[in-house]
Amino acid sequence: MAGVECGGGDWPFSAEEAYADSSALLAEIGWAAGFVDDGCAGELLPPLDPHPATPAGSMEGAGASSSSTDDGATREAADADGRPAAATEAASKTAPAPAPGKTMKKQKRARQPRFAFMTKTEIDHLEDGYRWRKYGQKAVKNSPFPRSYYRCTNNKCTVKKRVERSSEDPSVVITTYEGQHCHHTVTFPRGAGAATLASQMAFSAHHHHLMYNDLPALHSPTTQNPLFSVPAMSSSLLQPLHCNRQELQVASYTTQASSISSPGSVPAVDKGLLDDMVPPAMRHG
DNA sequence: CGCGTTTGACCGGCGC
DNA sequence: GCGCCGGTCAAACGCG
Repeated sequence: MAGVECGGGDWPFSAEEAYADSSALLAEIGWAAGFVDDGCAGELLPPLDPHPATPAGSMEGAGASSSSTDDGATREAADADGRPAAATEAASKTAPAPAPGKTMKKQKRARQPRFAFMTKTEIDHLEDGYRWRKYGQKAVKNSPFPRSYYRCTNNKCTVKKRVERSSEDPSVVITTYEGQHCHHTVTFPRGAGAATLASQMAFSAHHHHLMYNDLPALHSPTTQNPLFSVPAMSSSLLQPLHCNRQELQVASYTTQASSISSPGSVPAVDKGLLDDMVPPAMRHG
């Protein structure tokens, strides 16, 4: 039961309102998300093709989760059943039943809220203040880069994320969070630098969030390619977007591994990126 | 020894 | 009905 609650049970809209598939989700990212340079190159990157018609486009590859989104949610039914995924896995391990995971009973579950970030970074797996355990990696069609699947290591938390590189621009990492953390961030065991990056992301997200909420252009899919010509500001400029359908908040930001500053350069953020992106009303705890 | 990653197999949805 | 494909599982492995 805890899984349901902490997994997004408080999400203010139903699964029906969620994106039917993530190709639409990513398509939305495509038309909505632009890039801002990192202030170093002084180059404004073009937004991705809004139309998934691009055969080998990153949107296609990135959005290829499409039909399986439901599937994924379905497979997580066990989590929603009251056990977090990690617990489920642990349980299945302790119980040497023949093919424990293979006989999982199917159960529909409401889709978790998702947040996608497009990151121009050399780092594949961005630290966001939470600890993640990789549970899978898959080659994605039309993309030379594999997609990695991570799950929050907190056994009460069902949050997952997918990380993949854009096939169009290998320097762009698409990170998709699914679910909401029901706990605070852990300490950063993997280095303060990465943690600082996460802090910067969260900090920037928090600031730009409000700013972009008021941009009508962002809310109109008919708007011609709303490239967010925000002047280069910092190495961690973030562009969260509010899509009309709310289920998705998309942000793209630019950073560089080498630009990670020392701890303390950014106001302390004791919550992770996701927490920062989630409106307080949507938060659970 | 504990924890995280790798990797091949499996499952189920969806399109044709 | 079949094949494709994304998502997940879980054993094996690696690392600190």
